[in-house]
Amino acid sequence: MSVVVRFAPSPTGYLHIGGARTALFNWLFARHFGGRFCLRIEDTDRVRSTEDATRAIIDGLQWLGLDWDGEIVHQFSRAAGHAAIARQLLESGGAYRCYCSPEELAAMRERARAEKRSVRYDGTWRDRDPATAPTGIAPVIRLRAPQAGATTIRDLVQGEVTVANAELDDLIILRSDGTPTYNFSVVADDHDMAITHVIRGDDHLNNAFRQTQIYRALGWTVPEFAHIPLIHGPDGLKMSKRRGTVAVESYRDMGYLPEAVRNYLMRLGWSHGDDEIISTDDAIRWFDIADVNRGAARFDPAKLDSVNGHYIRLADDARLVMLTVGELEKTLARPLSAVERERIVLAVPGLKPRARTIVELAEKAAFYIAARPIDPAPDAAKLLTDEARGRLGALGASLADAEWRAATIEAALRDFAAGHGLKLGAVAQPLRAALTGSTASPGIFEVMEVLGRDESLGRIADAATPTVVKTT
RNA sequence: GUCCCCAUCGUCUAGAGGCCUAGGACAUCGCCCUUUCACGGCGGCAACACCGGUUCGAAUCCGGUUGGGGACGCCA
Repeated sequence: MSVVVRFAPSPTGYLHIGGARTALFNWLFARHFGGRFCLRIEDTDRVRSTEDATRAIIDGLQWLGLDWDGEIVHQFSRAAGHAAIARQLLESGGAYRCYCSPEELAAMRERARAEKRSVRYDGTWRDRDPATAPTGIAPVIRLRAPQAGATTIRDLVQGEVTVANAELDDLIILRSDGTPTYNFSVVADDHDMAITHVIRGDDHLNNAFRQTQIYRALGWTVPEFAHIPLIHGPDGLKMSKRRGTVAVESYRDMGYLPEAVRNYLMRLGWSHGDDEIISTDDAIRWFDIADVNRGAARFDPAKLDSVNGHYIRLADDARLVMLTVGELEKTLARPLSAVERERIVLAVPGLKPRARTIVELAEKAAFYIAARPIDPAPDAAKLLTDEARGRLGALGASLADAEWRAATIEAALRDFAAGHGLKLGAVAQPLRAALTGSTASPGIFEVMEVLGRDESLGRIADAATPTVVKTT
């Protein structure tokens, strides 16, 4: 049997980080078995579904490299077919009309809660003579669910889970306006699309029982289920807009690499021994839904940073240059000049091991293209004492004729320090302050090579002979 | 409240009855490398929620307690 899975988000917002992981697990599962990974947009909620959200979900999946097979299925376009199936069920007696108003149902729920009973429909219209139906009220269609016995699902992650049918009520499958409800549409679509494995968030575990009852009522084969635990925020609660960052696109904007997000996400709830950095090929080879943990995992931004730093060090320089330039141009709100761009090209290799995100990479690259005179940060300014400034002047002069390569600059600097009876650090730190405006940077000889002779000597001269430039 | 699920270092996890003095990673602390900051290397701190069983032997199996989470819509 060939494997067919699907990712079925509702287009009511961005692609959620938890949804992204659900998609990732589905994708890994499909690729592992050489099966199909389908994308279905559950847009039956006409009020909340938007075109933008659909776009955001597609962008998010593409950014993460999760390619789907075949055409995207839009659930709404199939609603009429679903409704017809529901009406057939009504004809055959597997479902019935219920004339309770939303108000009555709300009151029913309230009563149940007050009496500490489980909250569910009481079956008022289940066996009532349709002749007693009130006129002028459009009924909903409810599934005539079994009342005795129990429903068991064999879940690939959670194991065997059983719930008494008495706990399940007769759920609505068709609204009073004739449109199918979520649980019914899902079953009809999964059946139509020949889905073999339903891999989704833990929050749907309860739905699996009701859906199983629908499958049985329709005489359809129940697919395999795998309910993967939710991702919790650092506070231990289900991740949401209010707690932490949940939109996948935000992670892109914050400077994370898609392969890093993918690696981090797959390790949340799934593992392969002690492996931490896992290539996509290995992940596909190793992925086994049975290895997915049952407990929810907390999202740890610090670990994501670490993984991202790892992938930045691994990344191709040209790609990092492109991303860094893009980030810089975004912050500066202007395109970089050819000279600036060239400096970034030269600077990226040295910056790579120092950044954990692209945003950080751009921040650390900023001094390379800063305009003279450099405005040192407070702790860097402290290094520029009168004595240090004087020395910088002498150093600039001694460097004027040096061959401009990191190695020769280093040799010259060491000679200079030795000649003045100083340790290298005593020369290098003020020099760093002068050139970068900071106390931390890549190796200072490398910085000078990247900056070039004119710019370097210029910045040194600026620091040696300070002029008042601050007007604010 | 009802139902369902879960439970190993702060966090992600390894662990399928003896290999566990419980391993790895992130975070954290210290040292080394070093002109600074990173990277890298070395080392430290740090966990089987609790109580009962089963067994020669339990982190691993069973029951209970406690704690946490999720679901209870004519939303998806």
